[in-house]
Amino acid sequence: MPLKMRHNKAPKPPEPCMLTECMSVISGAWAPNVIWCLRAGPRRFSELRADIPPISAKVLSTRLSELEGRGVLVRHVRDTSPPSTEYELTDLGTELLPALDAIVHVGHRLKERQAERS
Amino acid sequence: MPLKMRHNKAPKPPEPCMLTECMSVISGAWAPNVIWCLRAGPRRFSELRADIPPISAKVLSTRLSELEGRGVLVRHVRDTSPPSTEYELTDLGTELLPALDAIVHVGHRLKERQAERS
DNA sequence: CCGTATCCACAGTGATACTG
DNA sequence: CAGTATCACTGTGGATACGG
Repeated sequence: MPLKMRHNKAPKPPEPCMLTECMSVISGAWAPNVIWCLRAGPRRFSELRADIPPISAKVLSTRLSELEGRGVLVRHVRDTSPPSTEYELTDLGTELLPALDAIVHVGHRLKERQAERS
Repeated sequence: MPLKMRHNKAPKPPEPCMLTECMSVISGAWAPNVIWCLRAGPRRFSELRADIPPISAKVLSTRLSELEGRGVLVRHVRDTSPPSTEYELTDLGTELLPALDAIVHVGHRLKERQAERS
């Protein structure tokens, strides 16, 4: 049986934790990718899997569920003969796109700069 | 390049992996906080520890080292009688600030919206 | 004051297989 | 097609103690 060594838990949530909490809207493996792949409009489960080859069904499912719970995207179930589901960014989810783009842009330039130095 | 290439896994790194790689500039616990705390100018090790109470010395040290390696910040060692070190954002590191701010802003509004629904 | 060293619990991920 | 169930593994972070 696992021995629980409970120590002091942060009694007060200071500002840094607030930032961390807000950043968690894009937390989890492939979360930014999922958001990014929805930038052009609604997309189905299997399409997202194809968009992001390395992702497993389990992780994609988990991530979509989390992002839906956070209000970043919405799920539309179409009750057709072959079951079909569509995921779409909400208005606030869409607002994350420029931010992700900015980070990626800086990331590119950092890599270029590192390549120069080597 | 005389070195042999490895073919163990992913035959070619598709676009989604590129995005993930770029996003990794802000990866690691408290990394966004560290960047954020440097927004107003240089800051010392112990100051950063005080800014972000829950962070441990080990993690702060690791994170600063990683961020320096990525070119996000620079380290200045002052050889004074009490040893002193200052960390400062580079120009590219500074460019991350608006992006972090945007994400945090959306995060806030997502939380507000969730509060309304409950 | 500014870190590094060591240990370890655990969340998170990935692979595989299975179901409605 | 669109997911869940199970399980094994490992990176990461936290605590603590020590060193330059």
